[in-house]
Amino acid sequence: MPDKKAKTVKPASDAVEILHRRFFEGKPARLKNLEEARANEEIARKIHELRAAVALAQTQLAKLIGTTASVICRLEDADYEGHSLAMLRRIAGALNQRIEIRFIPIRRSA
Amino acid sequence: MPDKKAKTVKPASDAVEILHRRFFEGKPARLKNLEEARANEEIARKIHELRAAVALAQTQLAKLIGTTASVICRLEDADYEGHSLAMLRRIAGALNQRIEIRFIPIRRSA
DNA sequence: TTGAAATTTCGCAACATTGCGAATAAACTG
DNA sequence: CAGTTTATTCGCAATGTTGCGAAATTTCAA
Repeated sequence: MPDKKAKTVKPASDAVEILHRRFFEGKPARLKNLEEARANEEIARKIHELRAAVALAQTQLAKLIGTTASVICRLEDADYEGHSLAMLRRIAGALNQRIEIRFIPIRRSA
Repeated sequence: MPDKKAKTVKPASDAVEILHRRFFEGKPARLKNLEEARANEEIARKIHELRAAVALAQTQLAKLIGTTASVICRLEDADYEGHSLAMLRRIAGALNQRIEIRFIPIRRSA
């Protein structure tokens, strides 16, 4: 490894380390898990609401996307952590919707 | 480097769409695949743009999310069909962003 | 209360995504 | 040009997600 101590220049590696530090210091494991838990819960709720909105039973929605009720039930469980893009798309497709995915900047408040 | 321009894509899009529409008219299954292909392409592009925006090499982003450059490369490949929520979240998290997922009604027919 | 439909939980096989190194190609620097 | 960094491709093991039946629980209407 080349040894650089440049004060004047800012190698890309520095930026990486900074980002890395922000990632792990500014976002403790607990916070991150919390956010993930919330996200999962939100997805579960959206699926449930979507299904409820069209008044389908889990069994019916299951048939629409080619699976079983127990799978739908699992998806609507707020504690389920295995949500996938593939499944969301299948549900959206069956209900004549599409999935939109956006990256949204998080403003780190103080 | 294989064709990976991510600048302007407007010009040819019209003609391409017309051709595809004629070819796939009345064939939902294929249309659906087309939509999926587009969605995948869009995700790949978004990841690439996001990484480019913060001026990170694939290797650097890879380290941020705890993986290798070949994985990032795969994600940025427009033909990759294995995009997952989990990976998108990891990338978003590393870049101080969050993933927003929406179900959006499609108005069919016309 | 009773029965039927709907939902929930569990376990495991099948399938899909990720990890990761190594080799190749391309882009960049001097 | 050679040397360095970056990007791409491939294969396979490891991990994660889905499929699905069966049984337990809840909901609901009669």
